[in-house]
Amino acid sequence: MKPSVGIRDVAQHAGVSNATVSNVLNRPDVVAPATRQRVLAAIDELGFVRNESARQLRAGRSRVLAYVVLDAANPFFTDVARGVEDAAREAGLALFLCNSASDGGREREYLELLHEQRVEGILITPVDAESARIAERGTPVVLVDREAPDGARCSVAVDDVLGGELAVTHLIENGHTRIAMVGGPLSIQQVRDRRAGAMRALTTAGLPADALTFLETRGLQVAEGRNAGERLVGLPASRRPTAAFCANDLLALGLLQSMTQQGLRVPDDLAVVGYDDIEFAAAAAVPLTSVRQPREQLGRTAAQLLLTENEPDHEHRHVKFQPELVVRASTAIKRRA
Amino acid sequence: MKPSVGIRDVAQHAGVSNATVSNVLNRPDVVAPATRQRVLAAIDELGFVRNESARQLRAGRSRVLAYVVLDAANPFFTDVARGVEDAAREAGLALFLCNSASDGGREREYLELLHEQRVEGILITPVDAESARIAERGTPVVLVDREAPDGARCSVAVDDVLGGELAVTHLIENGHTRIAMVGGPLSIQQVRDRRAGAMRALTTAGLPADALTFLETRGLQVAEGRNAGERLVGLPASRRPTAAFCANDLLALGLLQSMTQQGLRVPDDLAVVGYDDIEFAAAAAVPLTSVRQPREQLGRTAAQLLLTENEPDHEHRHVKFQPELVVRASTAIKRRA
DNA sequence: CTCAGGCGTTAAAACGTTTCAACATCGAGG
DNA sequence: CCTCGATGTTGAAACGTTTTAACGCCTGAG
Repeated sequence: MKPSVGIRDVAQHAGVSNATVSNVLNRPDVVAPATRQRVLAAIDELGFVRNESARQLRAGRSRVLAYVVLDAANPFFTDVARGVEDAAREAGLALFLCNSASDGGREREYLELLHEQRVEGILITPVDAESARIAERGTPVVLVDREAPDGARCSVAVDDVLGGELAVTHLIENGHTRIAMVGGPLSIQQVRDRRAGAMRALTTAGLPADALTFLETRGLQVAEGRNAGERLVGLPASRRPTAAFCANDLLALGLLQSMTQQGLRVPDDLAVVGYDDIEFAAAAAVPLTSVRQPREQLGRTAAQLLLTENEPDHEHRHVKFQPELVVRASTAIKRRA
Repeated sequence: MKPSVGIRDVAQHAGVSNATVSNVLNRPDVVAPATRQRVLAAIDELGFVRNESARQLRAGRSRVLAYVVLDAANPFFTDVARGVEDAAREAGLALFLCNSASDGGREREYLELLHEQRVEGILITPVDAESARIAERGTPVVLVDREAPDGARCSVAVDDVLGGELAVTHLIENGHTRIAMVGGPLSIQQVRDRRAGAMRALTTAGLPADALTFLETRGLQVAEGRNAGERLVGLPASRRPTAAFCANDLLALGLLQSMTQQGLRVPDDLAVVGYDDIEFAAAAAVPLTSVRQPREQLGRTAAQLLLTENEPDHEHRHVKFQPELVVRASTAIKRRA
């Protein structure tokens, strides 16, 4: 079952030394064509598979990047991951995806494992600010979609404050003065930033701070959005917001679903803005107005930054992209004030 | 930067031998409490991180499972992955996700890499029948959502023929006699099976085989669905199908979007059935009738099967689940014959 | 006082690669 | 005929861990 054929078995079978086999594997040009053929034949015959652990132990490096993602079920992150993978492949590296599922413990376990595996580098969208402060352990780390709290490492992010501002400004321009923001938990930096942006929009428009009701959720999944929808509908009509800004599209989709189920119309009874502009946003029950982020580019840039980490004169960089509002039916103006 | 502190450095720093350090790491109970404390302190002080490559080289095993997924952007697979991960964690293993993105070359590369890494086991939803026949290389492999062509390895699947039959039977019962099936490429076993099921439904209902028009797509993504929608609308109204069965929900969502854009109504002008019942199906523009598969359970079972692989008296098993039709608005009967 | 046995620790041998310096072999140039 | 350089191949050391068998020490029983 596991005779575990090694490089020396191949060598013996081909009548050469193990060094030669290694050469065939790593510098094919340096070995005579005849010998090379013989060795390749032996490899094939014995079904030899190079042992990466040994190779890596010797070499100290590992041809693999890893991306520890916050929620693999969120299409936003899979799009970012695609960008990462493209860049990694161009550099001849493979990508392992790890799903922390917003669980700090899980995240820590994966980080530990990846450090032990001596992967070339780690990209991470951390669960919370605490985990963003991961100790330097020799493996380069780049933060994705999150700013490094202390500037101690590279990061690639999108201006979430601006994003929140864009969304809420749009709602205000559409005449809304009672707005809900749905999102949470507040331990997530992005949620805080997007809320800050929302507040800034209020201020700029001269609205009081209590024009924004914050509905905190326990997570950023569809189910939480449905949940929030029920809470929203439960409010007395006089105090109920006429628009909702959701911290991401999954929440917005859940909210939408919940509205429909409860017989409320979007955008007439409640206008909705999402965040991320995932592919499903445009295909939703009511096509969703959303704040678009450059997903693939986010990932791609992060990977490129990571690859510069072990250049001798490396300085940590912080790239920040601009979000963009995409208006669709979920905020169309149909109301007659 | 990379002093690469090893177990012997720790040993020296703590005034013990490296064997003792290893014991502290692997069998803490066997070493005297006082020594243990001293060693742990040294580990902390030096920032020692165990080198998994060396460990693995020695041990021959690797505490990691991998799942090579067909399309990480498809929520169906991320749900399956969640099931896999849960089962893996219960067994004390971590999970690495690899995205083949329906690309045979990429898939081969990942498989090669994973073999070289000597992962404990590989789960894979293969790109096509060809790649399902991956040679045995010492690492156990289990097929997910696909049947082993030659029974040479374990597999966990769902009865796709039955699924196709359920979907099309439902459409026929709703009075449709010109039905399109959207999906492809036909190199994908599931697409073939689901079409076979559709044909069976026709036969059972006594309809001619040409009641089903097969619209082949180049892939199973949303964009391909939109594309198919345009082709569908391009047909002369007299020959245009009144219902469409899509090989997965992404296609169905794209189709839906395309219909709406072109001013056709669902289900009135075209009834639509999807496949997989992903979370977004229920939140779609028109909530989608779909064929539900036990996603998490699929993954969980596959992982459990994988873990039995190296039991001495192991026999390959083939688990097959039953799909289930979930009826929603996209196939509601509103037409007056 | 001796000895058996338990306990904690250790030296040394693996694991399968890569790499480096050294070594043959051979043809060409002196 | 000898030397030289080029070309191809090799033996052995190293990478950082785990593990096995042996070791020294101490205690308590005889």
